[in-house]
Amino acid sequence: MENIIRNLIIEHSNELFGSQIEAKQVQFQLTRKEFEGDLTLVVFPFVKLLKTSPDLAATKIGTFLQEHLSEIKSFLVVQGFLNISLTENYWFSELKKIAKSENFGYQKANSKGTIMVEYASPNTNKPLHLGHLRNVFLGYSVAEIQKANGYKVVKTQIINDRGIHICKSMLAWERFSPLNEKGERETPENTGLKGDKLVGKYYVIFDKEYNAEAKLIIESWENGNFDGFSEQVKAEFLKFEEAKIGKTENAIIDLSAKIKELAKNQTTLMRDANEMLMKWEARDPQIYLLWTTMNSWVYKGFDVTYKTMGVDFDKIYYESETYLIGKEVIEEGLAKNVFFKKDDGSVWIDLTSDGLDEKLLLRSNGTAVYMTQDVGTAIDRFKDYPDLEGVTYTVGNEQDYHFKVLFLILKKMGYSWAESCYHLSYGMVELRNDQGEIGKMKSREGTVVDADDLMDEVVSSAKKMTQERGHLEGMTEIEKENLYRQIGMGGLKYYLLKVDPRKSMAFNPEESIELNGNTGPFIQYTYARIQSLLGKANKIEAISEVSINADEKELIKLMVLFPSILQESGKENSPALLINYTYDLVKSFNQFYHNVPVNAEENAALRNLRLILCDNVAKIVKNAMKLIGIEVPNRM
RNA sequence: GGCCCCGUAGCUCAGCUGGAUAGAGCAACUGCCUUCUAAGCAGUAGGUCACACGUUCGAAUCGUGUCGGGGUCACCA
Repeated sequence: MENIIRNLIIEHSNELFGSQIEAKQVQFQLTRKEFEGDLTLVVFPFVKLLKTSPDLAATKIGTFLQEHLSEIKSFLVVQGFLNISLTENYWFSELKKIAKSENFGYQKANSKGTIMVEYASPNTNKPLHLGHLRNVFLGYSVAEIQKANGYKVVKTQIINDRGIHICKSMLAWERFSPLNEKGERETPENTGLKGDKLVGKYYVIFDKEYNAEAKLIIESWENGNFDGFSEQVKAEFLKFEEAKIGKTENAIIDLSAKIKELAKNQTTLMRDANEMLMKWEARDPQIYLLWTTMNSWVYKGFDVTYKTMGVDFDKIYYESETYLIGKEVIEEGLAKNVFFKKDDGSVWIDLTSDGLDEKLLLRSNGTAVYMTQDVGTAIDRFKDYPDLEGVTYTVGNEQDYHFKVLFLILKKMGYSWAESCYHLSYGMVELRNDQGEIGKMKSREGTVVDADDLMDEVVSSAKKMTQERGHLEGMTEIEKENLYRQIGMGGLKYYLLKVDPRKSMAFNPEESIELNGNTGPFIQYTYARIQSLLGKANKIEAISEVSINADEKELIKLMVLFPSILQESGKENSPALLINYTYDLVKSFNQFYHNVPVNAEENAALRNLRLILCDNVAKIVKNAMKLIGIEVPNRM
């Protein structure tokens, strides 16, 4: 409707204003609830052209529009705002359009090009935690939203399965795992532990053991004992110690950290881990077998978690397979002089002319760094999917700089598709402690919220609360368990996705399981109420003309907005827009539900219209929540 | 320190391509279940939109500066 009016005004702008106007000068907003009207035209931009008062200008435009458009019932001018009321026929025709389409607001599937959405991409040494939940739910939802907007979407993740950190857990497992009575080391099978948890456990053990070893080394250095260490190490240590003299407390802490770093690199554990990495790169069969085995444990564990999360992937990339591509490309770039080599053999790119720094691409020993593999992975992806129109990387905002550099490198390498790469940069999840203070999650301080544990908790909390107040008569145990899961997971997803993804957010455990107010269960509850209502109703007939009240019109108005909200949330990569919209719709529905009878309405035509409203609100709620990854139950 | 992001009610967040009296939820207080699920609805109270200046008919929204918070500046990933 806005467009029809806008075009009409532009078409007749000479006649109305005596000059040609642009589309953006014609601004609309929904009429605020306290005024009568449906649509509001802001007339201030035209006041100057007409050289008259805002009210007179508005009246002139209003009169003109009413003469030309039959959909306009009336208009009112308030303080320079032209409030337009549309006819009931117009609203009925809109409702009919909504009712006709099963997936109202969705674009035709695969009508647009292919895009790739990367999310999750965990480190194989650490079980998934709260931060991953935001990442995974966000990435999944964005992928689903893009699908609904007509794109063909490839959901992907890159698995960080290579490098020194992997060797750390492998080494710790070989060295520190106790043997059982059969002489076997710990496995997921003989311990019952989830594979990712078991491997994560050994990563922590490595960290502990090698910190302990480093501490002993520092002690012996401090006592002047450098037996077994090179002159170079000794010199470095003494240099740091000397630098401490007369420095501020902070500088001393800094220097101590450097000493610790030096000592860590001298530990036998670190040396052995490095040796293992070399063997891995040389495809040593024994190491490779161990690597494959332990990785398979991790993947099995992650799969369980992803299943609980309700997410999936179409294609998985492994750094162990793409880092070599990256290395080749770096060589290529070196030949093309995009990169340069320093005396020690390390390869860099100079981005100072772009306002950035120099960035390392290959270590002096020729091994790949993070950036190397990301370059390789990107290229691999566009090779696998030649018609790819874009890649969205769902990665936390602490890596903003990394992606800026990555895309710039790809561009400088001459890949035209570099422009279509997009970093969906989301904010941190901060944790609330008992005092209400906000803190960061740190694995070393034990403040990490494990993803599996958290999901278990929200589901069991949903179970408890649903048993207290739910309507569960006649449901089987399986149905009940499924309901608890839907409510618990729905609440968690809603809680993590309702805020703008770009902003950092506070995680409050109590709020995340809340059932009242702006929560997932509130949406689900409303949906269940509608289903209950529809279940008791007669068959729905075609719409016949009746007079509608403000509550009913409000619902149609909100439903009409859904397609543009869906597009916007796709454009912005923001599930939050969809959630906030659904909340508004549901809130309005509950007012409607409270204010007017549906099945008890005696006028058959009106009852039928209200049923149509209920049915379509439910349809939109269900379709919107599906894109968030939230299921809506028929009963709760 | 350089660069990036953020600052709206006690708390968590909407609103930001400039538009009417800045909105929700939670927490507090009040009402409403002999009509369709009270996980609901209605109401009271709560604001110098961090601060200052500027642009404009009009600024929470745009610009500049200040203050406060976070991130990042690794031969880690």
